[in-house]
Amino acid sequence: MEASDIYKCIADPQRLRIINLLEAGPLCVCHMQEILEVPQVKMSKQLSSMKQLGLLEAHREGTWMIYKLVDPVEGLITANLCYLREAACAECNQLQCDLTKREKLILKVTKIENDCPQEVCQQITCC
Amino acid sequence: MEASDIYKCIADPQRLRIINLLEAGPLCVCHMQEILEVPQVKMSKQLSSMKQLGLLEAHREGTWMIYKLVDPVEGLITANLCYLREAACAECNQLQCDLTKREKLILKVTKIENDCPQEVCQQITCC
DNA sequence: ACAGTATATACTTTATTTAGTATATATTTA
DNA sequence: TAAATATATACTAAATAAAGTATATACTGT
Repeated sequence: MEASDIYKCIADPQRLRIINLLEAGPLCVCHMQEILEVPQVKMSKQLSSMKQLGLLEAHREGTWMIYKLVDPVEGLITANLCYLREAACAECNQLQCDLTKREKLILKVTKIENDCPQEVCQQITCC
Repeated sequence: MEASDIYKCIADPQRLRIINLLEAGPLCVCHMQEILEVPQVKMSKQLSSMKQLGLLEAHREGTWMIYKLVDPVEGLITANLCYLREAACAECNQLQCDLTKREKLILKVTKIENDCPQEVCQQITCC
């Protein structure tokens, strides 16, 4: 994968937010949708383009599709997330904010049976 | 300046190469053209878009326009150049290669009187 | 088999970016 | 003031990417 492909990908704030979320752990499409407040089509298309690029992989669990960053995560991605999470700009703040929303959402859905894929809720202490 | 603007900028390999060159010191348009082997219009348009964005600044010396990175250089730019110069991909190799071409070109033009702006040739030991 | 939920795809429209050609401007030198 | 050099801009054409709507697929539970 060339650097320019990665930059082109994260040049879209929405895609950057997705990557930021997934760096914290796998998520299914509908949860990402809820956190980012974005229409289903858009989310699905962005995920599929990033999968195509080789940045993400997905597997099915029931009706959910669970996406995660391909392991090992591209160094360039890691380096930039790391930088942005410390930096101060509107977009950077949003990344932090998204991570918080992610925590809260996972806590919420793990309390409701059958509302969260195993792999997602196993990430946090409650299950 | 938002992160996405910077990523959009360096997502173009050509623009990334320009930034990589300028990080080593100011250069005039025709020298960059020679190093990157790119048509004049394209070079000029890319430079002007990056100036517009606030990444570059320029001043005139005779018929030459000398471009440089705005000081202080955006942290995100520095961090990425730093990463890419160590990394191994086709684009990354080219960055190294460009820096070498730059050295050689400057050495050459400083030997020919009136073929190099003061500010450019003063960067290297020979003048 | 049927209804419901989650996700993906096809197709169309719209917007954005890039490339190319021609021409203009600024400066220097003769 | 004319010619030469370096650079920029206007305008057009072509390519790419994004957004939206409708529809399809995959799976679960009844």
